[in-house]
Amino acid sequence: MSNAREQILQTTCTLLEKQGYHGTGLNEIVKESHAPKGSLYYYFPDGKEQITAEAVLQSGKDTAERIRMGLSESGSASKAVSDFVLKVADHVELSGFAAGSPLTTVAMETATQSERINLACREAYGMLQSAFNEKLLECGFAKAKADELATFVVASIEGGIILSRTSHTANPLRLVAKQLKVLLS
Amino acid sequence: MSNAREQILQTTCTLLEKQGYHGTGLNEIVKESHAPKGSLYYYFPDGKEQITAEAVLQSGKDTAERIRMGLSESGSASKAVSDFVLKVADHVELSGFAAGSPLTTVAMETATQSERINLACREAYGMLQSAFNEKLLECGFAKAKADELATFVVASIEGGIILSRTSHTANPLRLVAKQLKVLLS
DNA sequence: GTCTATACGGTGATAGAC
DNA sequence: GTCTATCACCGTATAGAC
Repeated sequence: MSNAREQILQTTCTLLEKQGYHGTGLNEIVKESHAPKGSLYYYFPDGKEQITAEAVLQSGKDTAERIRMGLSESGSASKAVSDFVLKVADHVELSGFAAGSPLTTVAMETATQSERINLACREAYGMLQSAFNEKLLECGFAKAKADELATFVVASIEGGIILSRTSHTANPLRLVAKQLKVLLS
Repeated sequence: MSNAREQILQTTCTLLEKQGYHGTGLNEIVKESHAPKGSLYYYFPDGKEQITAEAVLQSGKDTAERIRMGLSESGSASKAVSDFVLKVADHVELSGFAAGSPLTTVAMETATQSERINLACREAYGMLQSAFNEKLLECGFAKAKADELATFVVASIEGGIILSRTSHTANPLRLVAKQLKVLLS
């Protein structure tokens, strides 16, 4: 895969993360990614919708990978999940509360506006849930229980990100870490 | 307060709920609210930022009120919160997953972009947390514990809304209701 | 208070040269 | 593959009549 194409996707992820779909312009993406402007519609003939959908999928894949990495560091599901959420808290804090999940905003903005992007978001969230799910299964949770808990874990992390970004404090996310630790133990 | 002004705010709430800040235009607000276009900048001299900030506050106030209403129907905090979340699930489902919280999207979009709107979102979330907090205190939770739980309740509801809107199923929210019921009992 | 008209920048997108 | 020029459109915001 070409370098310019990859650069565009990565930059789009970053911009979506802090500005959302409607807040991010193609010109901005080109400028920020230092990619040749002419190549935008060459690599992404379907325009903004395609770029966003692919960026969302990319981001889902990357995040799921990071979750798996993080979770493998601890044996118990309880500590593993909690530690991961604390890492997210650090990330959000270090970015000056500009970052969070690239999915959250985009998912909300496009849920009923673009089917293509919506499907990408759905798939991306599925990847995150699967990553948590696997860990829970490994740790002995029954299948149905693991499914439910994985969904709840993702939900409360997303909510924690929202509250932390809004309040400009990592406290809500750290609190989510604490509650999930209790819940999973 | 004038009728046009109120109409504009209410319409803005609805549009923000499904489209977010950058996805909602002033022309759209005027058209949808059937308010005289000329009065937009008469009532809101600071433009879009002011309209949004006021709509967010309005929405926070209304939602907090609805939370209090809902919570007062049941005695135990556990059942009260759970029932409220189930109502939210119905609301999201009935709207065809177009609606959710007017705050979520706006809060994420503007966290580091508009101080005025960010402060409004912060205050609005504070109102929601307070509503839950009061109920928890009434039900005998210690102050520190009630604070933590209220934050976690709001976070997981917000996350549930995101997942439900994205997946076009009310399941995530219903699952949040179930988990919170256990957590608070 | 409300209306119409308009300024002006930025948006996504396309065409055609190279 | 990439560049430049250009398109039509929509965004917010303002001016001035009534």
